[in-house]
Amino acid sequence: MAYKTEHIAQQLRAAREGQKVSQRELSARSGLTQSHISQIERGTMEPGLGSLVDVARALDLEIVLAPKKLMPAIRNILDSSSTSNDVLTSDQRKLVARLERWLAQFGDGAGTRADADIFKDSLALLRHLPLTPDELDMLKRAADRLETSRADKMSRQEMGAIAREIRQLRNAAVHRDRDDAVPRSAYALDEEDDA
Amino acid sequence: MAYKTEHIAQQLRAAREGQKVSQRELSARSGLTQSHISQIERGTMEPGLGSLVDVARALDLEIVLAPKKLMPAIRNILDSSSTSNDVLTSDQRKLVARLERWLAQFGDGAGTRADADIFKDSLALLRHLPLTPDELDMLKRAADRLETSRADKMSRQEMGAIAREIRQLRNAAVHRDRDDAVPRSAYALDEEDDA
DNA sequence: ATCGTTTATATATAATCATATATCGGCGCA
DNA sequence: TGCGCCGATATATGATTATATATAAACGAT
Repeated sequence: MAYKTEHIAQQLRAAREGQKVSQRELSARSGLTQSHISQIERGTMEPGLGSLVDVARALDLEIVLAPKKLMPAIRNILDSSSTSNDVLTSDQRKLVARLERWLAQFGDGAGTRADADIFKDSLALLRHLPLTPDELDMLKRAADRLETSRADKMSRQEMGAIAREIRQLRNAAVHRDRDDAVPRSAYALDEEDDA
Repeated sequence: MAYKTEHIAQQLRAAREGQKVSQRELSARSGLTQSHISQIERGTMEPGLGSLVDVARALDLEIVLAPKKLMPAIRNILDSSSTSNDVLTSDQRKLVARLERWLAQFGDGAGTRADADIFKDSLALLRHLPLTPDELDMLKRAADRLETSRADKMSRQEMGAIAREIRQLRNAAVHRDRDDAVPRSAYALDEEDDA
């Protein structure tokens, strides 16, 4: 549908889920309806600017128009705070990257569009939310299954099964309570400050 | 009508007039109709997000969603180019360039990857934000330390220390209030370096 | 299997957006 | 002054699209 605004929609969903608020809650805070939010996040339609600012404000985000030449500097600032609360193991990061590469390359032809969407959305979230070691292992096996069967054509059924499996991992990661479970990664990015 | 999005519309008009392009020209570049642009700028209606990104791109602007807490830092960057295109002293420019060359050449082997990333990101920002003379001096000493020890292998610890030191300079520059600070290059740090 | 919660899907209404036309302001000229 | 022209911006009127209301489906948990 709309490719131009897709990354914005994804940012919104990431921010909402990162703050652990439901679409209903966000609906209450922003004044939009829940169904509207759903469609925006799924990219089935493009929001109006008014809706966008409402949702953004409800998520403590602001919309800024920046000259392109300043984008590297701005990206630095945005990244600097996002990396600080990134708790993923490098294993998970690599695995997700592997799956995203696979999806970019073979995803279009492999299964139904709905399955591909499920797949992509799930991965987008697994970029940010940690899995347990067991779950990581499941993810790895799924990746292996995909890659070994990529030469011959993969059946739609199998593709769908894997997509749903990965969505289950996504759901597990989303609904886990962050404070207790997180595997606590190898390195600690210490001390980010502000003054 | 729409007060939430009015400042965005004003920004668009300001950008267009600043670049001395007519609504017709912008219409051609963006794909929107001239009448549409007129209404957007006058605020008689709120554009859809798609229209906004089209117009923005045609004006070399980009839409970013930024956490509110990072807005001061981002405002610093945005202001830095609008007030005067370059507020950096040539000393700072040269120094940053020197450090970037060093990093490109020796950075990979010198320390941990995390430290190298910190280093690189910090430098990227210091390309755009001014330092005080004292801070510049600290930066210069850091550069000297790096370059004198580049022949023998530098210890990971020392590399990390320097990376963190430079990040502190970065943070100071990012979070500084622009109005009171930056005494405007009283001294010249004499520099023998060039490229 | 069922409940409670979260997210996705119909349908009616209100909005944007494109096409076409009108207004405003300036400049030359009789 | 008044007329005609021109570039730029603003204003009507139908097609297309977003949005709200109401309903269904998916999921985890008990």
